[in-house]
Amino acid sequence: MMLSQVRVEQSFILYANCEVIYRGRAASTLSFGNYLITHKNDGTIKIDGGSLCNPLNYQPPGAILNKKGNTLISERKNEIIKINVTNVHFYKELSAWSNNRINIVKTESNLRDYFYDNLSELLTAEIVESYKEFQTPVGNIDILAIDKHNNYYVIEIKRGKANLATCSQLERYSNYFIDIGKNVRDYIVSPDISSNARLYAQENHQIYLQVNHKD
Amino acid sequence: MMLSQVRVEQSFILYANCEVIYRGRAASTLSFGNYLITHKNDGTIKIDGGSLCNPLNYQPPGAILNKKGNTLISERKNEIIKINVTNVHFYKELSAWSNNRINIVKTESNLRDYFYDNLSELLTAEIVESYKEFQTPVGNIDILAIDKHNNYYVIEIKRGKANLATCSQLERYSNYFIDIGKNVRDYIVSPDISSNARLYAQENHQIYLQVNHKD
DNA sequence: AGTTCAGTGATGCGT
DNA sequence: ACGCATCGCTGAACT
Repeated sequence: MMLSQVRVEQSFILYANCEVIYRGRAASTLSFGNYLITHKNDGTIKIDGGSLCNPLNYQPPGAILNKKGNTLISERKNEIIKINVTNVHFYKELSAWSNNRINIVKTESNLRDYFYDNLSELLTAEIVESYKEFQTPVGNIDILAIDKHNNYYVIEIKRGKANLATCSQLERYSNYFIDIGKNVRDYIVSPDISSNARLYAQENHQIYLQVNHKD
Repeated sequence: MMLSQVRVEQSFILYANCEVIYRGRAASTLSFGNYLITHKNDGTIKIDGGSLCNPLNYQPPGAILNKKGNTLISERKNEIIKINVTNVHFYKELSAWSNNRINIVKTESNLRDYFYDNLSELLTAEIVESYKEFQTPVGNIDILAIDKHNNYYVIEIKRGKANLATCSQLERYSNYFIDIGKNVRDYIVSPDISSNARLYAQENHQIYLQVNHKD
């Protein structure tokens, strides 16, 4: 006997006993239990357990959902999720779901702009040239500044705590200018820095400037 | 008149017209609309819009939820979310929500283990000593191997596409051994690599090995 | 508690 | 489409 597949585009929430099988870039299985399934009409589907913020399984926007008997199948490129439902506790379709964007402030770009607008003061140097998001073959530098003695200030900004990866990133940018014969001064600018990163910065002539977000 | 606060520990889903204000590491506002609110009894709360995978606002486990009139307030450390509800479309408490863990395969550690188990063959070298997650002050190296001529193979594994950050990470580990006088050979091992990273690797004597996950 | 790094990262912005 | 960087990243493992 052949079960027919039915395309599901409707947004809904479903609380059900089910198991979930995922195959794609990775692969996973989730054994039977009561989970919350959320489907949005952009194709997003999420399977949430009773704890933790992240879903246990999901598909991002663009996935196609089909129903085949008691099985929900979400497919996207080479990724597939199968949800075998044994008991529906609860099902509700959602209409008029809003798509408003959220407005976030105090991001890294806010901090970068603040620092850029107060460069000479914060670096205690006479800056004659400066750039935001300066492009190089090894990545974009948050702020590049040049003083009247032609010293290059390579500045990496982090909104949160700077770490070893931050130091390495700065080093990559810095080496690019050293290789073309410039005098370089390296700066890490953030509200905080990890102890290992602080040590690494000291040993590699990177200057750490602690700054807070302006309210 | 004083509204009393009532602690809410129950897991629930709520579909409602509301606005959301967040203050904490960053700050955000979300204007009135219909959103899905999910609360778990570990304190997790999520506000989902009608599209995209990630919630518009959230609190991770450990947050405390209180109800004060028509406002839900979730607090955690220095983070606070206020949800002003004007119209409840739908409310349902969830009981017996499962906490099963998911089992994922084809992770980076799977790839690392596969590579580690076939080191001599894959490096075409006579390896006499090898380590997984070798600890250094500048981070843990995925695989460190030493051949009979005392050459150090510093190997960085990525389950997905390697990028410039991967190269810098490898360079940081590599420099640690160079600084203590070792002969070092740098390897990036992944299923794919970005064009910039490939270029950077070539110019910095990093060897790229393309490997796929074993099924 | 702090630090590191992986992630089916997702998401946005650039080319 | 690819490349790249951010994220209130989250979550896990280890010190």
